Amino acid sequence: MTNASGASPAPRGRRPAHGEPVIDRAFALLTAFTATRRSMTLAELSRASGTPPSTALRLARRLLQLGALERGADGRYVIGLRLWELASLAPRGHGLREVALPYMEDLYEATHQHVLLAVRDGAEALLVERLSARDAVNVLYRVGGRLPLHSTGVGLVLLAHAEAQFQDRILARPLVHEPEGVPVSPAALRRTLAEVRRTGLAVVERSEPGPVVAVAAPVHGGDDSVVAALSVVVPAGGAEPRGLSPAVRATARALSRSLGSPRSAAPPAPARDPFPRPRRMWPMARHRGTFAGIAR
Amino acid sequence: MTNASGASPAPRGRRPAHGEPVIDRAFALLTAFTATRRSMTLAELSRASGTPPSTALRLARRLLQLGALERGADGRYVIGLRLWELASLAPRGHGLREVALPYMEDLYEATHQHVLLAVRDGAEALLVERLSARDAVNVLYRVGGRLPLHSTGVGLVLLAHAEAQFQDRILARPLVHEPEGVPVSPAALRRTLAEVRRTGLAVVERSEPGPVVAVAAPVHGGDDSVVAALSVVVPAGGAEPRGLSPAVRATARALSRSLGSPRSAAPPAPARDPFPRPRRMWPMARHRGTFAGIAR
DNA sequence: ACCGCGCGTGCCGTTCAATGAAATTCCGGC
DNA sequence: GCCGGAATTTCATTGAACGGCACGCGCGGT
Repeated sequence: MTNASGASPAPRGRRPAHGEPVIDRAFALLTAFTATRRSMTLAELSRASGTPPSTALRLARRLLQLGALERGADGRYVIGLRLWELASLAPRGHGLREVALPYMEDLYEATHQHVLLAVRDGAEALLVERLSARDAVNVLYRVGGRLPLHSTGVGLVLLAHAEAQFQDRILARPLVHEPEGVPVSPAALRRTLAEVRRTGLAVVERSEPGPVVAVAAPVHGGDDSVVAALSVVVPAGGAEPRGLSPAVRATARALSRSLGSPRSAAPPAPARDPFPRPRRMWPMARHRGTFAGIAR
Repeated sequence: MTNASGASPAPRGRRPAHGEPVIDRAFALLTAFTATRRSMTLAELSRASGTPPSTALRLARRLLQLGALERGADGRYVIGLRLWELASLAPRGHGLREVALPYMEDLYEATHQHVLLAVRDGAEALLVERLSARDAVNVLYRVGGRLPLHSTGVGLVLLAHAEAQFQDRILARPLVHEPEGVPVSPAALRRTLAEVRRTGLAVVERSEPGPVVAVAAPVHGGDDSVVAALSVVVPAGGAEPRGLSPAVRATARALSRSLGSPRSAAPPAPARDPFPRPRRMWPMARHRGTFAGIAR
């Protein structure tokens, strides 16, 4: 025994592989990156992901090799191009955007302000695409970022058409209008959601960083469920208050048709379906579907 | 011994964990998806990734839990939205696009055909963004897809400004013009690359799916290296042959400036740098940098 | 000059998470 | 009712993953 102090000699590799599976660890490294933290040193990465430096290095190296991470010119780690390439195959992300972009551009021509496209993921909306004029009013949200369901146009549309059970879970929370901080009454929100369903539109005004009005409409997918929300955002008080409604509604419907929605049975344009063909119906058994959990 | 036949009793778990690390396996599952194969059943996933069904299931489940994979309405596996969200933080992917989009739109206004933005990854170019008129001529490439370096406008620009060693490796290969199948002589390509460097532009005509002309220019980054290529694609024989050159060049330069390029020392616009600030120079020791290998 | 700190990295003994063949269940078609 | 393929569970085995420790380096303070 070389160790002088009689206590435990502290053997080399102590606590090996005791907990989380490797993939979770690797993912923890990746998710340590955020919009405000797009590059990190190894030490930052280690701390932010709760991984010991030694392990973080090993994982980071492997991710580097796979192209999931890259190193900037300054040596800091960043999300890799290869991961972006891969992710561009996500049907609900880039896939949806691909189909929607021409329609969004049509809408953009009309308003020359903002056009948004969002899908629901967990208890939030995820901004899939945004077209914005350079001189447009401020928007709070970036593509790839998350929006609250209860205080945005697209969010309300997505929430209004979600399963009742999910809505209840959201309504059970204490909700606050996002930028302003005004509390939302569940009853009022319920009424709003009913109105959104009835009219097929959500109209939201916000004042905080600047007075704007958003008009949003649901986008239906192949099985007629609501898969996304389309919205324009214009400065409040402009000449066109909600004269935009027909345009937004029409564009959302056109996009829905192009996604294979059985609604609006018109026999029109070619409308080749852009998504992989369904083959047989899925049991939906004990596997939690994409939309099932609230957990982010 | 309950086993009647005297031979080896074929114990349960035979060949355990003998080879590839887990992360590589998981990544193999993800990279099994392609543009023409955006959704797969478990069996397909297993076959395409070379992973035994049992293992594929275990990994797929974990990836599902993490949101890297999702299941479509038909139960087939697809790339998940969460992965897309993560990947939207890739500086060379979506990050670059974010900065470039307004400039691309300016260029789009002028031509109303196609505007492309690509970066180099390994021995190919990766299309980061594409703006296209609905009635524009055919383009072969989709956003998130790869283009050959030696027979596209953006590719030539990226190749021309790559390290000499890398160029040599590319030139050593037998090269063929992409859609047409015409072989490229290394000498001619070298001459072309020199011309691209001299003029700061690449002009490429192709006839195959339709006669078009591409005019591409380099985009410089913070350290003045070429980080991307910007290009317009218009039908050949149109009124504007290469009258587009000044516009493309000017737009590329404006974008470069906005990326912090020290070139064109104008003291102009605010030009807040959109990328994380470098802190100290990086040794570049034995770690292969992002651009080092040709391997994809 | 000296010291201390933190970061990136290599080392290595320990051990549990990962593994995949086989068995089982589930479905759809015939 | 029976067959074939897919999805899923089981389980004995073991090497891939783990993380504490130590080293070297660059930087800032004194």
